[in-house]
Amino acid sequence: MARRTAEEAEQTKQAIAAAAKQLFIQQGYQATSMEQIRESSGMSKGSIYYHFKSKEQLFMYLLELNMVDWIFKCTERFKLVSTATEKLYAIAHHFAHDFENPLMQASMEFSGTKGADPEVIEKIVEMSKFPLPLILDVIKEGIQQKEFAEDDPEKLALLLYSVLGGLGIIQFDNYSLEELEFIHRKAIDVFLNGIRA
Amino acid sequence: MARRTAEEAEQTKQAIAAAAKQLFIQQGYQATSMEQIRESSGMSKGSIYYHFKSKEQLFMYLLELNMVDWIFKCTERFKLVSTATEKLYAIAHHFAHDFENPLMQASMEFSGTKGADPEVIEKIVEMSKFPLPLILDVIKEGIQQKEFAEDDPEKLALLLYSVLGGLGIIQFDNYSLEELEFIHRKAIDVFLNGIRA
DNA sequence: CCATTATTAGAACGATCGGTCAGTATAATC
DNA sequence: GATTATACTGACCGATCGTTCTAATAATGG
Repeated sequence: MARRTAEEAEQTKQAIAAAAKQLFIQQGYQATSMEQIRESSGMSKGSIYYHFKSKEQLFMYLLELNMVDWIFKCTERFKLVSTATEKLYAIAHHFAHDFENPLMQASMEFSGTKGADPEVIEKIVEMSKFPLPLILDVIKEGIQQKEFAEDDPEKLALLLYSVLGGLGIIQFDNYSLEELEFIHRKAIDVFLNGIRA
Repeated sequence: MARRTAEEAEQTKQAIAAAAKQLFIQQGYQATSMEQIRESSGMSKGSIYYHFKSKEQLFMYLLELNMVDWIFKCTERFKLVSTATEKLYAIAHHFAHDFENPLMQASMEFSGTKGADPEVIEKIVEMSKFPLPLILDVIKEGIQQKEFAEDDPEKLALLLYSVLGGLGIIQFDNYSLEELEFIHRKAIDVFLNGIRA
């Protein structure tokens, strides 16, 4: 079997991408082999390399997809609320719920890969910070609206990003989703309390 | 050349450990090869495997050493201050300054390693949380001394641990040590402000 | 001073890695 | 219906992985 329709080919590509994504999230970048992706996706080695020119590029593809999806969902949520405070809770909720986000972990690990294209590394490092501008905007808005006390928005944004990122990275094997979400809300509670006007 | 004195042998072991530590921190666990450790330490493959029975065990050895050192330094600092608030600043300072701590990153990545001994994985996951009890104690003390508002100490400890861990993990390529320390202090400021009695 | 043992060196191992390639089959094009 | 471009297969590649093994040598105990 070969030469599917363009539509079917796209399905193949997405099957590979989906399998790869799951494995990268579960095991990290380096621990995931192309052989595993082949097995999990049910496609052949050749097919993978037909759609993606390298493991690096496959990973990049996933990161980009993940990023635009994340930002889209977040801005959608923003439309439902009005205050900066509510927006921060929305972001936290997003961090807690988004299973897809753990790609962040994999992308931090990626930097260490030997022989990796420096250009790709820099691009990935840059991309892993994508939620920062969003957070920054909300904090600026909060300060302007007098919801939050006057302070350096850049530093506060970095702080909140670290909290949420840290919460996502720390191993929570024995926590339920509810507890997890609770902790994320708690994080915002404390943070808000700390910067309130 | 072979058969050094016991003292010289220990030096060899420590040279290997030191080289490995640096590489694990810089590149992560999987990206660091035994060949690199051999080259960097200047010792031979045989020598490495004489002192450490596997890459896993070498990594474990470093983690344990790092942990006791961290705790020791921290409790030493605690003796110089009195309030829980001051202790939190001390912990933050420790997180910011301790270059050695980035082993945490490597230990989180380790979990994904294929074929890794599950027993070792669990042990490492457990070990990576070592600062938690310390933080928990301080927070309990702070609540008891009425420095902090009444709250669930477990959750607050997890929160602070995530903040500091997150700050340590996020890529700060373009930040100086001073800025880094500043941000860590700022984190405690906001956190303290958020939980103050 | 001899036998033993601790410590090193480095060649070699099988396994697995990411990646390539010649070949095939079919949809699309004309 | 012949031709061409596309989608895919699976065997295969050299490199590198963690690890093992044998041999050499120097310190140690008798």
